Amino acid sequence: MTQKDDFDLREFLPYLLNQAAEISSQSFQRIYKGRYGMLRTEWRVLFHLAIYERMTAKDICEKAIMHKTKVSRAVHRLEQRRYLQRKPDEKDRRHEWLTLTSHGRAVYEDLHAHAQQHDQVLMQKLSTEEIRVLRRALNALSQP
Amino acid sequence: MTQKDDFDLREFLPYLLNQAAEISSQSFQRIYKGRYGMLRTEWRVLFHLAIYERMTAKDICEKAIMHKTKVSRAVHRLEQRRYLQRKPDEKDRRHEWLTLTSHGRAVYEDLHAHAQQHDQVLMQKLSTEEIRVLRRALNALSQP
DNA sequence: TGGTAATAGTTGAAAATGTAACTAACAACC
DNA sequence: GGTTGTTAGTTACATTTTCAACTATTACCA
Repeated sequence: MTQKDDFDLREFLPYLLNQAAEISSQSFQRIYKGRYGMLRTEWRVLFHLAIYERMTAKDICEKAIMHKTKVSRAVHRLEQRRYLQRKPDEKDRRHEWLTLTSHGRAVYEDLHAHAQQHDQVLMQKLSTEEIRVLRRALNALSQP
Repeated sequence: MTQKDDFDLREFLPYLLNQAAEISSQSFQRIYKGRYGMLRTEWRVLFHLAIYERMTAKDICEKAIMHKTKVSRAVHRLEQRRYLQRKPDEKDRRHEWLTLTSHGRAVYEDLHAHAQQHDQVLMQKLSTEEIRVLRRALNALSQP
């Protein structure tokens, strides 16, 4: 099993990004899955609602770049667990405003603390300068 | 929908990595899915075999950080399409050595060219220095 | 040598995701 | 005012992935 081709997978960005995303997600997954039995789609929705406070499913789709069916199902499950509430818009009843319940917010607070901690660990592998550039680069690549 | 919390998702590495990985993968997906009806797991296995030439499924699991059932199924489908061959190890018949057929290699060559091109497009969003740091950082984060 | 443990890989059922078709509400235009 | 088009969100079905149990083979060790 020795490398032959001149093409190095470790140079191919989609591959590299996936690899890094996969590994860094796995350790965080243990936290939200272990503590609350949540899925990746669910903590993403939860975090968005915590940060933006009041969004429609559509807003979340756009911000989080998630398909509307994913969001719909995540919202449904978060609602079942009483992490969030829906309120139809008075003026346009196609829209539903989503907000976290105090219970949902408490869950967020807890996961948020773990997320920060998790990020610290990841960042220990990098220098301050690298982190700065990495964030900038990832944000640039995230613009479709 | 205004940001409230001091915590910014765009600073949280697992989130950022996922976002960037997702978006950069989607455009590449159109290529391998459109041209060969392949899945992400499949091109990953194909590329590994092209580059390392001769691996067991186990090797691929480790290099690509994929679960063995994913690899098993990807190998199965690649075999069905005659992209690869299996040969049981003479000494230890639990192992199977996997190699690409010439057909599989041709598919790789084609996808490889597109991958390079795709990478070029992605990299246009970044400076040379950013690319260098990004690769280094991603490789560092990929070490579990 | 025989019995237990470990390893490579597969399979089946359950869970999650993607795709497309659907409902409900509104908009726009004649 | 009624028809047509759009938009937000859900649902049904097909495809993938995950998880756990399984087979087959080798390793270990009394």
